[in-house]
Amino acid sequence: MAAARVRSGGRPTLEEVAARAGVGRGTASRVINGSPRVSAQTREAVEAAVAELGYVPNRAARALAGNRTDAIALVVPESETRFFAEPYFSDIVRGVGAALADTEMQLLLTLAGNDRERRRLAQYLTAHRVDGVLLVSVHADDPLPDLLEQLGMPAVISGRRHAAETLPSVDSDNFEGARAAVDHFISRGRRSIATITGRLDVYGAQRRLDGYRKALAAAGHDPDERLIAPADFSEEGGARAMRELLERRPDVDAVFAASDVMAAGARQVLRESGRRIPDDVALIGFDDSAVARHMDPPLTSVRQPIEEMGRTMARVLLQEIASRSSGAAPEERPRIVLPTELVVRESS
Amino acid sequence: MAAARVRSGGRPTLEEVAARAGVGRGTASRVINGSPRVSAQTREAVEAAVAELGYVPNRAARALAGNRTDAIALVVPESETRFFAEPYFSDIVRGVGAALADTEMQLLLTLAGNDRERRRLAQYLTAHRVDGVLLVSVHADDPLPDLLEQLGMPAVISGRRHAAETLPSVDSDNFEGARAAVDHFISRGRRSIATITGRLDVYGAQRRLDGYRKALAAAGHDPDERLIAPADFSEEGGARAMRELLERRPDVDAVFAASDVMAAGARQVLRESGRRIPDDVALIGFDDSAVARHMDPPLTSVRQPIEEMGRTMARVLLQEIASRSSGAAPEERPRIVLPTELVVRESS
DNA sequence: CGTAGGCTTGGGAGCGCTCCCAAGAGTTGT
DNA sequence: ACAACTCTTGGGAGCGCTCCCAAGCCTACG
Repeated sequence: MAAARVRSGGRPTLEEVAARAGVGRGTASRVINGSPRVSAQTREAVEAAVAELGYVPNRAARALAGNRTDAIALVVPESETRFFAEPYFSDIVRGVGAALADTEMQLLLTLAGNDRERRRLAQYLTAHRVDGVLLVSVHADDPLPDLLEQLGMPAVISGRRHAAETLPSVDSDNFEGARAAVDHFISRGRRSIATITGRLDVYGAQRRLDGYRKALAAAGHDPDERLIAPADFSEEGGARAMRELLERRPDVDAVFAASDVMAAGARQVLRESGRRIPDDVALIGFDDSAVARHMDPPLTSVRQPIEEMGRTMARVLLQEIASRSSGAAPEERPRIVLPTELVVRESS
Repeated sequence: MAAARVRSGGRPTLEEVAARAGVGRGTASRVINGSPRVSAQTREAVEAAVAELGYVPNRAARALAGNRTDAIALVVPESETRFFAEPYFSDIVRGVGAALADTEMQLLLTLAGNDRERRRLAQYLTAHRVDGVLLVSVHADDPLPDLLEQLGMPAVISGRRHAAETLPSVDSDNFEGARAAVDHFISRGRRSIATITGRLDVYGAQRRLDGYRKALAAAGHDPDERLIAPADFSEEGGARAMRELLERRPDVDAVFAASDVMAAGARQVLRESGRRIPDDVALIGFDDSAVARHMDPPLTSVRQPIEEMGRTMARVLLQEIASRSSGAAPEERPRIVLPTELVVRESS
């Protein structure tokens, strides 16, 4: 009843664990943090005490004393969460969550609307001290990544802003995905293969276009810019692009859309023009989202391993944080590219 | 250069702000926390110092000293994040984020898979001290809500577990939504109106069924249990249920499915049976998800105000936390029901 | 047998903030 | 003119933990 008096209601503290185990506070701390400089016997005693007391370290105290937070932020551009409704958002979260599951790291969710808010966010992130940041859907002119880099805050970006991305990044192989789609068309004897692109200031969209071009060139098709219609990832944009395409090249017999949603728009226009899918025109999308599976006919689409991207991003960020705090050499920035996969359905 | 010496690289502390403003630490704290017991003049001085120094309070220190965290957790059953891929998940997050935007509250995202994990989570949540918890998609036998209640942790639940939900809850009007769907069928002259239900251990699914029954009864239709096919919210389940329905009542001319995904399954079966939608059989879903918009024909569906549910949940939780900490009377547990809306498209 | 060096260990010194007590300043009342 | 209050204000005492220094023990080597 003397030393380790249990305070009514409160959760046990390190001090109480130490007392119970008959060791000093420092030693108890060492055991809990897995330091090797503790004798096996002492370690056992402390672990027993932890178990008996149901001790769980107080995060705030840790953060304050240790000058870290054991938390990372996932920054989502609020303006696009709706766009993310398609599996993207939740799959990324799943992946990140899985990678963090047996870590002490917490995941903070931060929605930031416009650039102004994102700038404010940078201050916020450093002030409230997150250990690292996960960025998704970053546009080429977003100020946040550079801000974070200046602040020396570990960060990982999904996709990348441009070919010379300086931040560690995890991307899917947009180039190969597009190429696979076009190769598929070619192998099935399609001759006039068009593409509807996404916003080309998004690097991934550019890469999909590159893949399209490369595949056609490799097959000896003559490039024809009339077969390339720019759009903006929206359904309406996809429809508009499709109309242009039909006008310019009525003989088009295959369309690779850089997103499923745009493919949905294109499909609508093809229908209205009396063309059958895939008999008259074959169609392939990108993302392999719910839209693809439920389209009529079901849409062939390029699948991205989104959940795995989330998992990988988290892993890379943890490494980045660890190496940064251990003062290790600032090893080369990882730039990971995950494979995409063509999911063939009935539209092609 | 004397008193308020800026420590290289470090962010300013309260102490520094106080020094700069020529006041004591306590006074500076009062200003920052909006206490009224400060003279206008002093307040101004401190505010100026805060602005000049770009001071942002250290969260960890606050949490430690104040015994609170300024963070709430959103608990998502990991097993269902995929189910949430349809707008649900991201819309809830949007809503919650919006409600928290001009608060100091942070949003923590927690994925918990099975019951064991959820139990561990309860300990975790109290230990790491979150100020409150948002629960989504809770099943009738989930142990977490009761655990949280015992622990005295403020919590708000989306939907509810049963009619006598004890936790504050925010739900959409499943009953009226279903009724509106069926009324719509009736007003268009449909005679044999069937329903495909969700898992009936989910309260919302039960309520949709109740609404269906009530609408038919009100219109004087004789109840026929053969028109009710139970399923599980899955596409495959929806298809199976539709097959049963066709077998038992080949004359069915309208189907209300308790989710868009099940409606998609039903549509497939109807097609295969040679029935046209909506000519032979009208179809209505629930959720108004992307699936509904992209189905062929576009699916009439009952829309839930999911983003608003998120916003409301957050607001209710903040109130709950505030009233709890101010020791106010444990006012009645709010039980909010938000209206649903029938979005009519071409399938009905 | 003495001493240097390696392991463990205990516990002081903060981390930055909130709480709260007590002191100073200013008012009012008698 | 003095007591009794009220309003502000300063700053000590922690919150629970990590860091790190110094002390205690042992082993090994010259």
